[in-house]
Amino acid sequence: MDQATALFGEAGYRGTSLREIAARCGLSHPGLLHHFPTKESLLLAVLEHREEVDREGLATGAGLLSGLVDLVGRNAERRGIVELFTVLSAEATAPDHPAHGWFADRYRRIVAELEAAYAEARAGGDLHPDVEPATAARQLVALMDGLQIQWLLGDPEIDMAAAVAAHLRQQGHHGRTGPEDAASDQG
Amino acid sequence: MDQATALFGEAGYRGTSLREIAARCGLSHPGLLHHFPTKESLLLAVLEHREEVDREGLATGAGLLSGLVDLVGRNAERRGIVELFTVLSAEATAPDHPAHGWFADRYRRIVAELEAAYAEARAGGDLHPDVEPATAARQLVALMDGLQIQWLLGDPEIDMAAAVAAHLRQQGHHGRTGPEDAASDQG
DNA sequence: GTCTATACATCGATAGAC
DNA sequence: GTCTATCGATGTATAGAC
Repeated sequence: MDQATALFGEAGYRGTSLREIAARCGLSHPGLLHHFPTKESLLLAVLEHREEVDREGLATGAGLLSGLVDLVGRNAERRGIVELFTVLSAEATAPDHPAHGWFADRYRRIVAELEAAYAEARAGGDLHPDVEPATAARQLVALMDGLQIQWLLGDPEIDMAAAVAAHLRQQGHHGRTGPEDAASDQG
Repeated sequence: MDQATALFGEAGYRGTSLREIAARCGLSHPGLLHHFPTKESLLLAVLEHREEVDREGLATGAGLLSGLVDLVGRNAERRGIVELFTVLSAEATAPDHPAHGWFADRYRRIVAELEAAYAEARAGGDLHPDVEPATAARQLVALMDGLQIQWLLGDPEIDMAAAVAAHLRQQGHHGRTGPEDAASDQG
């Protein structure tokens, strides 16, 4: 699955062959198909596994916003993972793609979680009052996705985490739980 | 080239065959290869053509920022074009992709133009002073790209233009040339 | 300028031996 | 559980007739 992750990220699902994945694992492609009956099942297994790993240790609620900055920072040292999700989410845009439903569900869930996080932050006074949680959630997801394209495409030195942090700061989010206990959190 | 545009957008470069493009044009695939000697040449011709069409009529300087909101709004009615650039820019992330250099150059140029536009807006007082033009340029490009993924993937009803406009507003950009003549522009 | 025919590689998946 | 061998489909590209 590690090899499949790397290859799906480099060449996409359609551009990767079972033979090449199998070769990197030191077996033949029927050998690979013994463990994953179809290419599609391998793809979904890879996606599920990566999603599970990425989500563990990620904060919920208002802390999710700051937690994402850390996640973006970690991703900047794992090009393969960024490639996987960037290339496949675009490829899965086609309605008949094997992972279309999976990505559609994933985005719905992430946007909903972020909307809740923004709403919680705003209620705690840690957000400009005129920032709409629903809009901000979509904007934040979009910003992260788009930065990954630029990062992968030409300029690995751009600081994705800093750009996301700057965006949150501009929305009036400072990572505190609220103005009333800012002193203790900053200390 | 219209058919190639649609198919490259739906299935990507690797997922599209010359036979299918040719079939939609009512000719055989050698007939198509008579006009474009290789598949790669067809891809680059499609990209150049679309880029040329998209850029005509687009403002320069500080007006570019507001002009992009209109462009995003127009794109919301041309799914094929959005698919083309979203799918191919992610696919071209791979360093050995035929369009990798083309997209890398395109992003460099767009980010540079936007940085100049932001700098001009800030100099005219139409931007929060603490918005860095270089960072803001990358953020704006990323936001537009990311919104397209969400729009394509599951929710064609999200208003990309409104989200971009909200982002610019939050940066303190109001589409005027400067505070001194706001009254005349708003009238 | 467009066709038929074809060369040659590679794809996902299956059959069956071990 | 892994292999060799193979199927049928499809890929880009070329040759040569018209």
